[in-house]
Amino acid sequence: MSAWVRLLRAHAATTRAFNAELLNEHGLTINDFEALLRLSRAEEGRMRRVDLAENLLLTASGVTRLLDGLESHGLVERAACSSDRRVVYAVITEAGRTRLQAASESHIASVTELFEQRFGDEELDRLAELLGRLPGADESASEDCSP
Amino acid sequence: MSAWVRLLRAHAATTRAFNAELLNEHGLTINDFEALLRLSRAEEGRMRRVDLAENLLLTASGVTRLLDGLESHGLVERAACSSDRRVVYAVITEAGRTRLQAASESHIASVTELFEQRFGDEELDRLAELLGRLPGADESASEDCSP
DNA sequence: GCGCTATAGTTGAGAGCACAAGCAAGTGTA
DNA sequence: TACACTTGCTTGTGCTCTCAACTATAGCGC
Repeated sequence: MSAWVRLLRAHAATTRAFNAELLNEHGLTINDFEALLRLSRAEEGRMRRVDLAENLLLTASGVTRLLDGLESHGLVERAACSSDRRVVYAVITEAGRTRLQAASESHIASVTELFEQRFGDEELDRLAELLGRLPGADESASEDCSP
Repeated sequence: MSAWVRLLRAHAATTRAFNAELLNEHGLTINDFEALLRLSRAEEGRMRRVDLAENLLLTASGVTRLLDGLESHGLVERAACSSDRRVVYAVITEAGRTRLQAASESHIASVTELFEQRFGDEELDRLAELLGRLPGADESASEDCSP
């Protein structure tokens, strides 16, 4: 119980700090950043919106609005899927990769600093293992449009 | 880095689940619940809004809106501070305590279940200790209106 | 007393999110 | 072919939160 309260508080406070940093310095929310990050790592820099939603723990509508914003700034664009006309890919653009690169440098530095300041390697592993048991913590791969 | 991603994902997913449960079964958001909980534990069931904000990791305006809602449902009421007329206490009402009691039973049961299913006593202590090192994780006491 | 700054709280505007409803396209069954 | 069901996505609505601007009170130095 107490652990959960700690997690909640720590997460809220830390996320807010990261979010503010990303927003002020690069004009990205933490979900914008995560979306660009996942797209950049996906095959051909593109993902189905459903998969992106699942990755970001957002609903489908949340992703629609998120991508609306990224699209209007030219960081992401749409692409059709040849085998399933319901699917609209989100594809990261060159501008998106550039912005991500810039944001990554400061963001990853902050995250790493936060953790490395407070935990040793072994503790970090332990923490990751423990938190990994919580529901929703598992990593999931992105799918192609034709399963 | 991976630990943080896990934490973020796990926290988001779990909080959402708890939130939905509280909202559907008792008409309270997780912050409503936490606010009532803190008020119920505070001396005379009352706190300054500033202190409540700090406890809940909200801004002052967030607390104003949160309490507006609780107040309109009669779960909380206002009280003046005799020694500082700027201060408006939030005081938990009898109805508030009753609602909190009902919500606590199911919420605490869910939280406890979540953790006890996944972690042993020792692991829980370890987790609490590790998470306690993160900024924002420290518990803070509530203040009276005349410091 | 007077000004100055700090603190408690509220309000308006706007962002980000979920939920529910809806449309379009795919799949299964007959 | 006709029908029902599922899936991917978008849109309307409402909630919660922040930030910035504001009022009112308190406390300090003079």
